Amino acid sequence: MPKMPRPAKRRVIRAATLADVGREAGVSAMAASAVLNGARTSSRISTETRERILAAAKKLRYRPNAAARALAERKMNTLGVAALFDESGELNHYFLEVFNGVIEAAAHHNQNTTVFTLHDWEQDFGRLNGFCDGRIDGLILIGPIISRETAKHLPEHTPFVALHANVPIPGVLNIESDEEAGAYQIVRHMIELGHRRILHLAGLSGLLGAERRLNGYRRALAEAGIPFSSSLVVEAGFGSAVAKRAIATWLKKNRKEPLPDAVFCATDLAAVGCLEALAEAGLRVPDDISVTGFDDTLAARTTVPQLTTVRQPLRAMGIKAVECLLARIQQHQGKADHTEPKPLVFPVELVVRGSVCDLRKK
Amino acid sequence: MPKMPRPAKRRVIRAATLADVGREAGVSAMAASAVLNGARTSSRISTETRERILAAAKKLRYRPNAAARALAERKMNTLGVAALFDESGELNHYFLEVFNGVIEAAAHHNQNTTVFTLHDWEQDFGRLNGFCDGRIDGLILIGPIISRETAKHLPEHTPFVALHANVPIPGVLNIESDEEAGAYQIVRHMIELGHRRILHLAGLSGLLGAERRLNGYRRALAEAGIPFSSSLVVEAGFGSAVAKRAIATWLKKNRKEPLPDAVFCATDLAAVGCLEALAEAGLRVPDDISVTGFDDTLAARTTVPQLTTVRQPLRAMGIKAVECLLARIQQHQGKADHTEPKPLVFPVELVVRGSVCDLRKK
DNA sequence: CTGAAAGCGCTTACAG
DNA sequence: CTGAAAGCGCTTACAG
Repeated sequence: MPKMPRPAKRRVIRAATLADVGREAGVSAMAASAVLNGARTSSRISTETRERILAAAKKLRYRPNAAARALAERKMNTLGVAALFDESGELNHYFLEVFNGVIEAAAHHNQNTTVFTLHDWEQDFGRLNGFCDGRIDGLILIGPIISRETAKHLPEHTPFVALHANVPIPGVLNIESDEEAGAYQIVRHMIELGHRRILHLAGLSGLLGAERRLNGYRRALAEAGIPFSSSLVVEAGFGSAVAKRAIATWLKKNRKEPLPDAVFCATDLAAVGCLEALAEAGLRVPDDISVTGFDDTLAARTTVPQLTTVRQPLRAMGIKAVECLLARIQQHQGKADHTEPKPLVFPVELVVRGSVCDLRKK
Repeated sequence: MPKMPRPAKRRVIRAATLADVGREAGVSAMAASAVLNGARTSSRISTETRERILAAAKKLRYRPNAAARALAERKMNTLGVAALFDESGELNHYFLEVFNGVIEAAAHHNQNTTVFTLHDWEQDFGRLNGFCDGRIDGLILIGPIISRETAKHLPEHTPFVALHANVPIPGVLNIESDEEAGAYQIVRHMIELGHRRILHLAGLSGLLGAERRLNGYRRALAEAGIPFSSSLVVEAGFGSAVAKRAIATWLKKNRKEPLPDAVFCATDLAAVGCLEALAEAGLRVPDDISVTGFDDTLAARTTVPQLTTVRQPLRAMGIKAVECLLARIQQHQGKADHTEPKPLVFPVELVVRGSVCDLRKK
């Protein structure tokens, strides 16, 4: 029985390779590689040959195969970004701003960016290991919240950089911002406008960022001679839903007490939740009570009134994260002398908008 | 002269390979591959050997090398996402919701996701070609706005899927939503609450989404016997800044005219801009004038009052985009019979919140 | 049930 | 100035 002609299955239009280009131009694949990709050795090719190779590549619509190159170079040219994504999209405002910077810087350095989403840092941390299988050259942790114990079990072979980590991670650079100063400034701003009874809608204690905000708040109070009262600190979190609930509860409980002059919220999102709770309680902002945020994300501008807040240079921090990671990757691949990195602290800035009332005028 | 010992430069801790695992377990690399990665042929390995291989892999902390696998399989297992990112972060609300779905579905199918950002569709479209060099298996275009002419020059060799494309792209599946019905519903809702003079803050004409909203608006008006007036349609765009300016200008120009009962905005973001302009004009929402959004992004919940809007299942659409793309990739790699895809239309839903006044009670 | 071989498309020494 | 060879780590036929 004659052999049946194999049906042409898997009829894929094969993309041109370096060998194809070389053949077309009458040179070796290596020569083609030199002019098309390798910047370093390309000078060795004569102008005439280079032209021919370029023409052939164009004619064949040659595109380098990223996987092959990655394999040969032992480098994927892609950076991973790990962040928390929750269903409600709550934390994404923050992420988005940082991510913008990351994307921009990565593209600038010809790196791809791939995103890994976690639903719970502590729980999903194991999964990070799976990402570090050579598909990325390094990983940026955005706002990781992990215990010191878990921090010890970071994947090896893969350089890390963290941004706003809640706790120093051994051997990992942490990119931070001066949240203490930010909190101090915004609280002082309120005090200067005549506010004295200032509620702090705080983040979870134990988190670096939350602690720093609290410290700044206390420093501003102390400086103005206003006694600190722990009953004016409500621990909620960074999201809007918890913040809303916390404020509503506090208002109900302290119905007999005088209303605070203002609420200093730990994030813009928390301020949004606060705004909602206040609105539902029939309170006007800033006429009846002032509210401030923290971060200066998009949320700060889409509320009415817009939030007086503390601007964190999130985008710039994202850019910096990429640059530091790239440096780490290089030192990881070259000589291994890795010095323990010191945290990098970005300055913050007070942004005055309409959510704080000037009590001196009253 | 005796050969000098080569200095140990590039002292990189090499990750374990399949060969290492095989050696450790006393089997071939192929056997290791079969049990560690290949699901199909793994059944051929005896349980005893399998155990040994698994143990060896664990001991050596083996992780498959993604690049090598990609090269061998001619498949990167990564999906590209192209979207517009502007400095202001305006459009990112929309992107974020879709992206959430994409990320989730991609992870579910063991695909990586890499993000390509554009600043201008028409201008940066050429760059898309560069992305399609084998580093991704397929590409999702989120909200592309391109001319029919440009659409013809899509990169070949790479399957595409579009979401909310402004124009049908030949050979590319478009995932859409029933914006006409959404617009119709929300306008009808306002009419039922007693509104008659309804301003439409529209998107740019020529965009499919903008046209559909306008059509729905007109249909609801027509059905209620309210004459359509082109002077009540203000073409702005989908962002908040342009919307704010457009409304402010309109109010100034039409100072002598009676105030509209309501403003039907083409997006939540536009509604935010509208809210700001209205607030600055001393108008209260919804007491003096009602406002509605479209999309039901986070912005709709962070305004005061919260926006009555039309929910688009953006997350679900993102998930669908991944599934369709994966199917396209498979058919691209297998038999090439590619049928011209029909657009996929998702239903939308009216979401009632506090930004529309019930005029019947007045 | 298991292994030796070839190949994916590129780059990097090494020769000429 | 240019080319032949080896190798990156995996998978997929093909033998046994």
